Amino acid sequence: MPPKVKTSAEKQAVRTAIMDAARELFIHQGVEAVTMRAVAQQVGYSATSLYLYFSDKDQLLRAVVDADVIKLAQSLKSTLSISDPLQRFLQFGQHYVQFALTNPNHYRMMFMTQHLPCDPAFSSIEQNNHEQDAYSQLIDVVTSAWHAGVFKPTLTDPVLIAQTVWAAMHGLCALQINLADDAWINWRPLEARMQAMVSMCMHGLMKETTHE
Amino acid sequence: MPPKVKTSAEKQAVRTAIMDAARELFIHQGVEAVTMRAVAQQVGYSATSLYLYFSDKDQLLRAVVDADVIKLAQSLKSTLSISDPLQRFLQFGQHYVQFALTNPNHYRMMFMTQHLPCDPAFSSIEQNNHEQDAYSQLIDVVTSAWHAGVFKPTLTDPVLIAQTVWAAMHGLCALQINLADDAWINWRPLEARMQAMVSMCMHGLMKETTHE
DNA sequence: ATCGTTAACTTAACATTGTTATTTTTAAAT
DNA sequence: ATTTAAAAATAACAATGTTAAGTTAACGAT
Repeated sequence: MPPKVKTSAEKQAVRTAIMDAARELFIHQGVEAVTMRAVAQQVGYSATSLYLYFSDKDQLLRAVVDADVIKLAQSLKSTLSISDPLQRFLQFGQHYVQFALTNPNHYRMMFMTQHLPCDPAFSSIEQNNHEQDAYSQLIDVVTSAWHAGVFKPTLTDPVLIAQTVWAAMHGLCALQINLADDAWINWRPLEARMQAMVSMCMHGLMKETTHE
Repeated sequence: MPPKVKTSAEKQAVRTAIMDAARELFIHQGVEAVTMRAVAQQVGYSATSLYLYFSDKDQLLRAVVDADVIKLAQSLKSTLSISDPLQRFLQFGQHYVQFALTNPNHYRMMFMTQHLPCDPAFSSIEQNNHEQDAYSQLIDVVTSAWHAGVFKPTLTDPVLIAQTVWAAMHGLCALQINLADDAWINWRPLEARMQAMVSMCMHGLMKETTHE
């Protein structure tokens, strides 16, 4: 029974309701295991109605991921107010890893599964908006630390530094998320690996005087 | 028309034929996009016949991945004969990254997709066999470099060092494979990122005297 | 008030997938 | 020659993403 004519606000509400249901299921069961029918049931619609709001499952996933990237940015935002550039950088990294490891399925969705590349022209995320764009936060955090002179003088490109640190931290998180339960590997405790990675990055990137 | 009674060698041949066909398709189309029917057609069987050789698609994938891990180990083996422990370590790492980036779909299958954890008890790979087990190669390469005294004296656990370096290199490869085409990120050239990562690892882990 | 019109939704239906049940073929054993 | 069972194919099922075809009811125009 369709109680007709929805304001665009109401339509938006349905959209986000669908996204919330989808995210909930994605997170607990993994993207592939979740069916459109299951999402629909969760949100109280028939399966085909989802297609009135999202053109297909990929687009639904893309929308959820975009929203989560914004959430990540929101979560990281708290560290941006730290005044000391070095401390800000360190806390930013720690928050990132913490987010990844406490929300492994979020993280997997965002950075570890192939999906349509994120096109800034059509994304719901505003690029370079610090409220939404975690990557631009990273670039800024590293750049300001760089201006503060914490990095080795041979390192002249803050963006390259940022991408390197990101890769290192991503590797830590990704292996943990995907292979932590693999009996093949005699994993050292996660805490030890995190500490070792941070230590390697600091010694590898910063001036001697900066650490310890 | 079944030309009956196969020796176990013949059965093994069919098994590997199926695996080869599956790998070929997995690599070019991604694991999810490949159907059992497509694999079967490629190998000249009916779809259901695959189930005489593999209990399901997951097991087929697992078998392909195991075989590829062995191939990775074979590929890395060439570096093990380098006599200088430091050079061996560096070449080993470079080969690993090169393998990952020239075989992105192999790599994705092996380390970037969730699948049944690899149980050493039932794996076709012989753990600690240097011909087959790339992880044990890594541990040995790092351990011998450690014994040669190339690492900072504060680093006392070669396994932890190995897992940290692996994570760093994995992060580099994984981001490249999954997000290289993402217009959101203004990626620095791959070469620059590789060089920056290696440099960070070296400065972060090795004695000052060791590099340059 | 009534009558289309159409937005919002549902039910049917389809093609494709992984997988199982059933049946066919045929080489060997008796 | 007849039986047996391995090796394969065909038929068939349930589940999935998705499209096509209805169905319902709120609104605008008369």
